[in-house]
Amino acid sequence: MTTSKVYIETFWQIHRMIEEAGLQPGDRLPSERELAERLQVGRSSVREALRALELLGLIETRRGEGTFMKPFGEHQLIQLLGSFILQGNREKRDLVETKLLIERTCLQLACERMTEEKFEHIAQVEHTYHLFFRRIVEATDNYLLLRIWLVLHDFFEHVYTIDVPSEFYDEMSQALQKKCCVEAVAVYERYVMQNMSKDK
Amino acid sequence: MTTSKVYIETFWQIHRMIEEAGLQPGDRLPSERELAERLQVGRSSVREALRALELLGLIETRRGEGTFMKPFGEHQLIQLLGSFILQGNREKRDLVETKLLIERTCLQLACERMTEEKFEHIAQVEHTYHLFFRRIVEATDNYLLLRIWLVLHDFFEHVYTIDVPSEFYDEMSQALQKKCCVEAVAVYERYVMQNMSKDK
DNA sequence: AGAAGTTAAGTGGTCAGACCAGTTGTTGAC
DNA sequence: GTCAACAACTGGTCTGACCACTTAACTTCT
Repeated sequence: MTTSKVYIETFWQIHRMIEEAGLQPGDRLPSERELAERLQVGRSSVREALRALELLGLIETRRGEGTFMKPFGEHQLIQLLGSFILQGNREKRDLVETKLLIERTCLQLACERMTEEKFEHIAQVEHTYHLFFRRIVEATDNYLLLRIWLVLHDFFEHVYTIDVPSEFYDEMSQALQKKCCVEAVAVYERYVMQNMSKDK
Repeated sequence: MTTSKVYIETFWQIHRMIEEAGLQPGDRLPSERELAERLQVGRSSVREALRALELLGLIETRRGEGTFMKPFGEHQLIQLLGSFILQGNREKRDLVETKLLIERTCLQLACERMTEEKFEHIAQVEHTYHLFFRRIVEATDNYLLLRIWLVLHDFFEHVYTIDVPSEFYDEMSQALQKKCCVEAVAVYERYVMQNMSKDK
């Protein structure tokens, strides 16, 4: 009756096992062979289940050492999805546009939530676009947005190089310190968005 | 030197194969045995790679029949991820916020690019949030944004139910027809954003 | 005793071969 | 022409073997 596939079943059993044992990031799972014996299935089925857990970013396997719980939030998902998405020129155009839109949104949000402490954090950082904007996105205090931005930026860097004048960092810092969202967005639009659209 | 794992390598090779052959939803992939021989790897490695593709929602396997391309957008992954990732409230909060921000951004963009034809497309559609907003996001003519939105929305639906009054659709349609971005955003903020933030 | 090198056991990674359980298309009897 | 039986595929699973790598225990030498 239950034509449920073994590796699916195994997937859930391992998942339950993790929960019940209360495994924390860094903890080690039983070896593949032990899991196979304990769950009364073949090792290949265990492996297919583990692949799924790995893809979900729940576990990490280290050859010769074992299988370990991974820290929360490092989802393979978005990375993988991303690599499927980007293929043709059409996609590159979309990538640029999406990145600009999301950065502007993050900037606005970050500006609203900017605290003195966070501002210091940004002001001190080396003036590279990646580091600078990362701090900004982090200031949104939204981890999911950060993940999405990281992926977009990562892909972006493989296609284009970003080059903004040092005035950008200065003026942006000023706007952020004043917590003036409108000005921050204006600076962004002037130095980044216009820059990108003319570079194509 | 390249200790790259075979099943990872195989994963990408199959992915490339799919692209180059231009396989469409419904099309059949070579059998596992044939893939193994053609790529010169063991069948188990092929299977682990296929598991990953399956989890990503790209393919579907039918016992006795074969492996087939799956229609776009049916991510197995999402449902699984939902049960894992969206456990903490922090993650849910981020999800809601991100979805709202991206929808607002899409709405603005779509409004700018709205054509009469596209508007008809939207106006005709059944008044469910998913279908209605999907058309809006499609009107941005940015496939990457659409992908991101689909993922977010899928997640979201597993956690919350969206319920907006029918006035929302009417007023939004009006704003879109007038191509008035400001009004469209205002309608969105009134009916959706405020709604979500009070629901917690 | 302490340090350095060696060995053995354990782990994930991979492969080959076997068998099961379904599907499909062919064949052949009626 | 129909329909049942069969053969040839497909994915699903298990087993056992080997490789590459890590760790820890065990020598051995100084």
